[in-house]
Amino acid sequence: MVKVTITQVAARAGVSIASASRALNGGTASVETIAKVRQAAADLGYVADATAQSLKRGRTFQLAYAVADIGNPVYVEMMTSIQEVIAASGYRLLLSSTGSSSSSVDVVRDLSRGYVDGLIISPLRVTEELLAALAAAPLPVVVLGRVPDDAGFDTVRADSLTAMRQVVDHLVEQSHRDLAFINGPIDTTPGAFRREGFAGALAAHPGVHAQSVSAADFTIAAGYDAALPLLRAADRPQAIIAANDLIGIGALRAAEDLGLSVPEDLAVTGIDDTPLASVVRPGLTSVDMGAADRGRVAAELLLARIADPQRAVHTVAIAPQLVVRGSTLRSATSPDEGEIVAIDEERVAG
Amino acid sequence: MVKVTITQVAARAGVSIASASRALNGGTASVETIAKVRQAAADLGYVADATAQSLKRGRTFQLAYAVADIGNPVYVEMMTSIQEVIAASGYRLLLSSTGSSSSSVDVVRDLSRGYVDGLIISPLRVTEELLAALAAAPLPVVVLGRVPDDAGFDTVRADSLTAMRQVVDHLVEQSHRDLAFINGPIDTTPGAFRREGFAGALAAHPGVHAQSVSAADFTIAAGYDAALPLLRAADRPQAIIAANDLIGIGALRAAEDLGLSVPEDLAVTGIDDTPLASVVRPGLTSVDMGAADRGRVAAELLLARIADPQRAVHTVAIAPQLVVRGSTLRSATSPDEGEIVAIDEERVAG
DNA sequence: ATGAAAGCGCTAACAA
DNA sequence: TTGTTAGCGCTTTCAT
Repeated sequence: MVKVTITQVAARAGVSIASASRALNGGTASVETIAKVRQAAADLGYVADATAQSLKRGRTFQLAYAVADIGNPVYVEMMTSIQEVIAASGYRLLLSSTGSSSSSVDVVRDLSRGYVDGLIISPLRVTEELLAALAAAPLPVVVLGRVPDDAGFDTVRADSLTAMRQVVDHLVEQSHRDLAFINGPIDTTPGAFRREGFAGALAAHPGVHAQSVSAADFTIAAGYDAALPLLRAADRPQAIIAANDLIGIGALRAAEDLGLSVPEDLAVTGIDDTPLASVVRPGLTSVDMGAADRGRVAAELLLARIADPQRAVHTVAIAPQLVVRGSTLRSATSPDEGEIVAIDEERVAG
Repeated sequence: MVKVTITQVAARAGVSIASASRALNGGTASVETIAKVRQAAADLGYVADATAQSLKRGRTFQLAYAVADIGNPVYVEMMTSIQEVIAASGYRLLLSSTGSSSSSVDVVRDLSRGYVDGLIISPLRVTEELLAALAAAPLPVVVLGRVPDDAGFDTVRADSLTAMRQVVDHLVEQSHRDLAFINGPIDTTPGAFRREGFAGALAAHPGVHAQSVSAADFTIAAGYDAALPLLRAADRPQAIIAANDLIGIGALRAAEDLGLSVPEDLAVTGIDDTPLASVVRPGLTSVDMGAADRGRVAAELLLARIADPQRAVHTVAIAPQLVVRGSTLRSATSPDEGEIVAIDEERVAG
């Protein structure tokens, strides 16, 4: 199939290319012209070249989603809902994996080449350098995660502090008084906030003893490696609080290998409520951080900002929802999916 | 940050825009000019506009991956390796989710608008209509999955026939003589070939009794629903062969709810060897269909075809590898990751 | 309502 | 080696 341009359509319809363009795009044109052009376009199988349109209109109708580890189910879930929202508005989704190879700063710089109209980014680490690159980027940016309040970006974030409080409260309610927190790397945004959340939650329960370690990564393998020494120690904790589901599953495996029963000998919790949490046995008590909603809201914020670059900066927090399963409760109950409570703070754009 | 064009760079360097372009792209230019232009570009923070380059060069350096259900871990795995391969060659990845909303035919038609240089598609159903649309598309296409031999596309496929033979042989070896196959929808490509594979595998074992049912979908829930009546029946099978891991996990859950022990009362197998298979307990015996390799090879084929549109059509089959786990074996062993055997058939392009 | 022509930002002939 | 110019395919003034 050979490339057919608007010039050929115009020629076949016997009109100028300007008229052809107007006829196809709903400009001023007589019904007669419209009919002729439509017919010619159909005959030739014409479809307008997206690149030429982009150059002329100054918009690509492409948006990028930048994420470090697309292997993590949480990010897949976000990506899926982002895709749904933007496709409905005629946008295409470009995946910018900021894998180990290139730094996210490079990715942001590359985005300045104008092939996308906006960016949604889930940074694992929010560095000054990244913030500077984002601020310098000549396109709308929505950050999925925590940034300083004065950064000036539309932001959607989970609420790690509340999430940690929910799991700690739940475990204390189950009479656990000796907790261990397996965090991910603390130089990451989730790591930092989950650590802060754990400390805060603990403060509300003076009688509770707790220790904290960091897994090398937010993965099953790293969770396993971190859990093993904890569970072998003489002062084995009664409950393990993992910074995410993958680490939590690693802890479940470690307990299994040591012959410990969950939840009888040990309670375990995760965070994210990924599909994995409901698939393992016992089911992993976790906190639904609203990944799908976060993705959806991020996409909506980006589209709104593109439509109106001057609008006020929005920060949306998605409320977490504890989901109790067998890993913390002998008679596991699965509460209904809780409704999402969104706190929408508006501030005037800097 | 305001948009800076090559014209401004040229002006600042005191040369023509042609010289600026040449200096930046490695054309003929004096060292002096190159230095001046580089400096000017750096001062201004110039980055070449990708859209204008695309229009001029006739290449976008974007490739699309079209897939129906990105929620399935198999497709995520493929996407990840595709992304890795093409990013190394300077290409960007566009995700074309052919969700329930739009038919894959519409997606292919949209791709003709010229915003990508090529397409990798994982069609769930290979219809005449789809093949016609793909053939008509004015861009290189690689199909992940089975297509008629004369379709003329570069193709990477798994080998469902061998995979089914591997699980059936394995179960028969374990002395199971009464099997049940839970397929996915048989009007899908995987469904059709796994059915064929099961029939073929069965033919090699005359004494074995078997029944087949179809789940409504390749999901855990559908697998559960399909397994329940099978396991409740008087002639309950000794082993369930699921068409993929998700269905297999649904079967595990059904067995659990009916108080059946796996593998003592019932053996279960999956296909795809997704991360889920090694996370459930007992571990799900499955077949590694080489998703990552299929994605990688597909990307390589596409890049090769873009580089040389006249090259011979390639069909690559990735050899499956049985991975035995606890769901079929009392003393589960985890064999090493098997090497990939690729059968590369070459035919002259039609 | 229509056509001629400019121009989005860039690269590549072609001349000089 | 460098500058001038055409043109990728399209949309959009500006005349008519």
